[in-house]
Amino acid sequence: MNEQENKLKHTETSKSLPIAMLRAREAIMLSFRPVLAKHGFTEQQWRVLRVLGEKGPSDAGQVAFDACILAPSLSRILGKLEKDKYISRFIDANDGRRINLSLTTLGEEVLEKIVPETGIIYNSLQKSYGEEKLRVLLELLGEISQWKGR
Amino acid sequence: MNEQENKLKHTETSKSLPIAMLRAREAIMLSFRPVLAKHGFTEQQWRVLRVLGEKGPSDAGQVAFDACILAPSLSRILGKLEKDKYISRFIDANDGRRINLSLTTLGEEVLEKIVPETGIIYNSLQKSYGEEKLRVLLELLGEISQWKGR
DNA sequence: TTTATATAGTTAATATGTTAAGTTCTTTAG
DNA sequence: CTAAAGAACTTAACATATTAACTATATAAA
Repeated sequence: MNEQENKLKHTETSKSLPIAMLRAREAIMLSFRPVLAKHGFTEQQWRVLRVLGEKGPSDAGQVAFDACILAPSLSRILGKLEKDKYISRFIDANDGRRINLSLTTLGEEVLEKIVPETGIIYNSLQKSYGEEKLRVLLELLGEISQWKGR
Repeated sequence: MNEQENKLKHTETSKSLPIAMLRAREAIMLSFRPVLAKHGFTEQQWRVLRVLGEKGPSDAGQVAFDACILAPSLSRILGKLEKDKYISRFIDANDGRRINLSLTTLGEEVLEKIVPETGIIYNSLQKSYGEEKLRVLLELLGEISQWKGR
């Protein structure tokens, strides 16, 4: 590969990491979204429910980080999830700025109902793609996530 | 790992592929977005310009695929890019439904001005992460993109 | 203690994501 | 040739993404 080609490499969309991640993610979400939609949830709402189910009650900042959702988006999502009674939010006793969140019984119920359905899809992916490859991919993505930029 | 743990594995957000890709992508975009913003572009607008620069004039459907943007979003983005004179769009002579797109001279100029700046960032990532790892990651993501779902 | 600064969330404004419906043009069945 | 079906793009409606400004509380400095 000559100098010119190397300089332009990252401009090729097929070799652009952000676009590659977007494409790959989209291929997967194409299967997941209909399942969530059937139950009336968006992927973001679903991430919030899963995070709360996995780590138990947390404050909004923690959920925002875990679900990879920015604070302004989370605020609106929480408003809807609370209105629909999937979660409850209350001010922290020790820090009046902090909002604690937890699943309601209804929230736990839908979580347990939907998880098996998404599990079927994920298992199918794992089967056709390979468990080891999947492990490597998660590892590599995890390292990218650590990048502090420049 | 027992049966119960295995069943819940994909529910752990740290091992969820869609979330892992989201996180990794965000880590990278955190560095890229300010550069694009400095020039007044969003990442989606930038993807459209890059795709047109890389493959030359294309119809809207092709650009939508290449830039990984859904048609409705692309319509709005094209409206803005055209208004700002970065691209031109005209109806295909052989198929009245199809819209052909191409960069204007101004579009080519901004592309050539910004690409080197993003290149610096990408090279930094490549250096700290490793060229070989990056290649493997792109390969694995490419395979995921092929997945037809189930 | 009073002021300054920082933190956690929310609200606002603009852009994009997502699904459904609508338009216009093409192709195909009859 | 004509009506039906399909394709490419646009518009609409609602949800989320992004950045900035704002509110309330908490902590640190003077």
